[in-house]
Amino acid sequence: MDWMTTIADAVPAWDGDVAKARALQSTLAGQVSLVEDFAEPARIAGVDVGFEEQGAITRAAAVLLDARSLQPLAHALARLPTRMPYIPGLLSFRELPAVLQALAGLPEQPGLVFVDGQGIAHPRGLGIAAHLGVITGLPTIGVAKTILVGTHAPLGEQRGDSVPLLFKGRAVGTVLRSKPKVRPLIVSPGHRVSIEGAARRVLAGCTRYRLPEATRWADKLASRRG
DNA sequence: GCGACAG
DNA sequence: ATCTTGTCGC
Repeated sequence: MDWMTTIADAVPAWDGDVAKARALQSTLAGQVSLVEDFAEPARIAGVDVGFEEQGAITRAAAVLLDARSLQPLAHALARLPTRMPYIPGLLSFRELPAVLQALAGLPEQPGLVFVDGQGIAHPRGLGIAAHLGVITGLPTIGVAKTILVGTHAPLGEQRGDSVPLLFKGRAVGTVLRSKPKVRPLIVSPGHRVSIEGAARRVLAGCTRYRLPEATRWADKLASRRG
């Protein structure tokens, strides 16, 4: 993969320098695009991370699905020694190395990737989904189960109901009810996807469960339950 | 200074 | 995220 050569710069080995990592995020955030410049993909993917050996091993899963049927076609796993602790706001530095390796293991690259976590709904505009998008150049969408930053108005009860997620006076994502009577999903671009497009695609990617099929499969495989 | 804080 | 059984509610 051509983007493999850029990983060292965009996801440097952890050296404990939080300020430096944050500065890099701010720089990369400037490369995020919310413009949808791609054709509707035939293949999508879901990626997620789990841990083994009490956290010593980071295990990433990437699942390729048919965009229309949402049926899984293939998957790849990657296991790497965990190199840094979980630090709110710096999740991507901890998980992306393994995610990139899993993604590279798929038989073909997807036209869109669903990532477990925030996209631009992040303190510096570069959650793990946006970071992955900038590194790979692939369209990505962040699908989180809880809010990292931002506030929102009360949400309706029906499937598809949504309200903007606001942060520092501007919309950075969507709080989306993917299914009646369940906690809403926190959806945000990503890369090469608009706020509206991200929410629309996530809703289309959810069938009978709260989470998108792509995310469910990736989660299952990363947590070694699949 | 005091909380909040994706996975 | 992970440690972990049964249990309350739709």
